[in-house]
Amino acid sequence: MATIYEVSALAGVSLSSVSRVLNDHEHVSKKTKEKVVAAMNELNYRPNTIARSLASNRSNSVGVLVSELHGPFFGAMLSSIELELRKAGKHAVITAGHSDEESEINGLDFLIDRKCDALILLVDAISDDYLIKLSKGNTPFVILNRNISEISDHCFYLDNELGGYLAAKYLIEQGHKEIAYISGPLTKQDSTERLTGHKKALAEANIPFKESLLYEGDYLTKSGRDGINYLIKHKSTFTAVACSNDEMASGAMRGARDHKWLIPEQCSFIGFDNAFFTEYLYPQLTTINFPVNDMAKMSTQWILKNVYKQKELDITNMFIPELIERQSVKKN
Amino acid sequence: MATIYEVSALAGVSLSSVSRVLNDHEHVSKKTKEKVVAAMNELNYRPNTIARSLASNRSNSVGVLVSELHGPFFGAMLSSIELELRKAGKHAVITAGHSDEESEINGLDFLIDRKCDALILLVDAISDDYLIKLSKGNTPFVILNRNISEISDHCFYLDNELGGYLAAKYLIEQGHKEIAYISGPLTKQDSTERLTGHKKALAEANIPFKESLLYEGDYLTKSGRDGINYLIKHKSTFTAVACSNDEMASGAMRGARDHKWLIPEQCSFIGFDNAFFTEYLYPQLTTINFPVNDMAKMSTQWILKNVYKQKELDITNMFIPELIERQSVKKN
DNA sequence: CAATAAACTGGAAGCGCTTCCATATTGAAT
DNA sequence: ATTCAATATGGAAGCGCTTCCAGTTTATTG
Repeated sequence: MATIYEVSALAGVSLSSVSRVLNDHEHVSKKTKEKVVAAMNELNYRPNTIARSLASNRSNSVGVLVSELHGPFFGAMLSSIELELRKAGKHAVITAGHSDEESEINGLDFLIDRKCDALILLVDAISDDYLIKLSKGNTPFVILNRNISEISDHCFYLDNELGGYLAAKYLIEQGHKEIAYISGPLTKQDSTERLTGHKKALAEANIPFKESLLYEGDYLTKSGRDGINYLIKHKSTFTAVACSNDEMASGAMRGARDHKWLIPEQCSFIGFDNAFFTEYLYPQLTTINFPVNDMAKMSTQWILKNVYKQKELDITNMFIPELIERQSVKKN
Repeated sequence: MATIYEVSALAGVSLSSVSRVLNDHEHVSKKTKEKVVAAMNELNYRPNTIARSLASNRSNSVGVLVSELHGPFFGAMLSSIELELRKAGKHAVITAGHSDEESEINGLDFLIDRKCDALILLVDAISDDYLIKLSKGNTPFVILNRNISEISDHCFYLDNELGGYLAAKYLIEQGHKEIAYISGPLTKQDSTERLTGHKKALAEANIPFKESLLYEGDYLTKSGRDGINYLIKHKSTFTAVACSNDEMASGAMRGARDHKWLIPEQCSFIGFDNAFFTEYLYPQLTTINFPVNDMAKMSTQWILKNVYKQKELDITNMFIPELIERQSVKKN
């Protein structure tokens, strides 16, 4: 592997000059630039990124830390982020935190130690305090799908309460009064906010919220099915079930079908997120849209603007959910 | 940020000694080790990984390059790989290639330049020749879901032909004779192999393969739906459709349902991969299992064994698909 | 054409660590 | 005690680059 030194020798210039053309500095004459470029090509020179990072404390890469690497939500988010960064000539370094505080901090340290220029965090186990402290460090970052008021200008999040509200309101408008709710882990901010919105819509319609119609799931498909089984086993009556994400909704439908229920004739279902697969379920799932793409784009643009000084644009931190009406809800 | 230098000063030993305890070298007395550790704690010392990489040409991380970051197949693979590496105390650096040769090579260079100790490649646009040449370089790597005979001991792949064969055979056993096939891109190895297996099963049963029953999709859900529409529009008759992956099968079912077909009464469907969601489709999708987890594990173990000398174990390169019988296929 | 500013170039230090080599210390064996 | 190997430690070079500073060249102006 050729080094900058060999390039400088071949081109007949100094190390500094080679470095300057490498970094597109001003104040390099056209002539030396040409000589250097020619030498680089001849030697098939490739800069050593590690050495550059050590000397400059930069890396031209942004670290992305997610709870999980699989699942439609994380997949879509990762894809969008990576694409947006790639367009801007930056590299994404992705790693996973597994919703476990130690692992998440470990992943965070890894990315910081690798001198990522900035971080995008989609994690839920690390505490607010830790992140607030982190914001005083040297590595700039944004937080996705979470709002920490002390550093809310670094946060990009959905109006989850509105989402939960819209879903419940829609069911109510369709004539449902007995509405079961399968939530995500109630330790997570998004879960509780969605549930709050749900309750708010019920209250507005003077429908009491019944604890017996609530099942706390874990956002995974299986827990939707478990939820339905739980509700049925406890002899709850309901004509619709609202789920805190699409995967649980799909699991819930599967569970209902195991009991020979007709969907949506005997029971309506509504999801949350508008994951790509919802359109391919049967019946097609009515759900709440989570503008994953927009959020991914906005967060990378924040970084391009604030860290790389590339763009000048307006930043929106909160995103608005919307109802996507399909076929899993019936008038009651 | 404290450096090794400050640690050595505080501990009253040399730089080399600090480095030795940092790297768990032999020949360090218990006493100096204790002094150094104490100093590190007191200074809250964190090694600079970049500097270590530069000096040692190692990074304690393995690069993972995938075609896409989303979708159940890639998601599951990434998750398993990351988990396996994490268990072994190694870090995964993930990046995407988007099935585009330039992007893939770009990602590859990125990972190599970052001095990853090894690479895991799940890509399809980079040519065999390029990878063969790469195998003569300094960065060891494995290739997933692809078999290049010149370097087949670096390759981990499914017996795709057997998979295609098993699916078709099962349909035939259930009495189907007119079987449509929705394939992946026929430029991709796995697609053509699966199709070959399909044809083989037909031939064994003396059923002629009809070009008119073949639709070339792209592995995405939508193309399954497009495939069904295409087949219907061209007035093909068939009682079953085999798909080259589960997403297209799900799209195909959706398409069939748009035409008011009953599934599986009027038409049977079989998928490929056994993605997690197939169990939650309605009807539950009969499919071919792709042991994603096993493959991910095996490939990381190859690295642990050959690069990090951690494990000593037998390596299997080819994995065997299996039929998963569920409810989307009916006796004909 | 001199004076001055602007553009360009080279030298050298330094980023934080690893690793080789040489020297010093220890302990076991004679 | 003496010798020799094994073990432990320090010094210093070097990984490949960036960046500051000082010095040199070129262009600009009156």
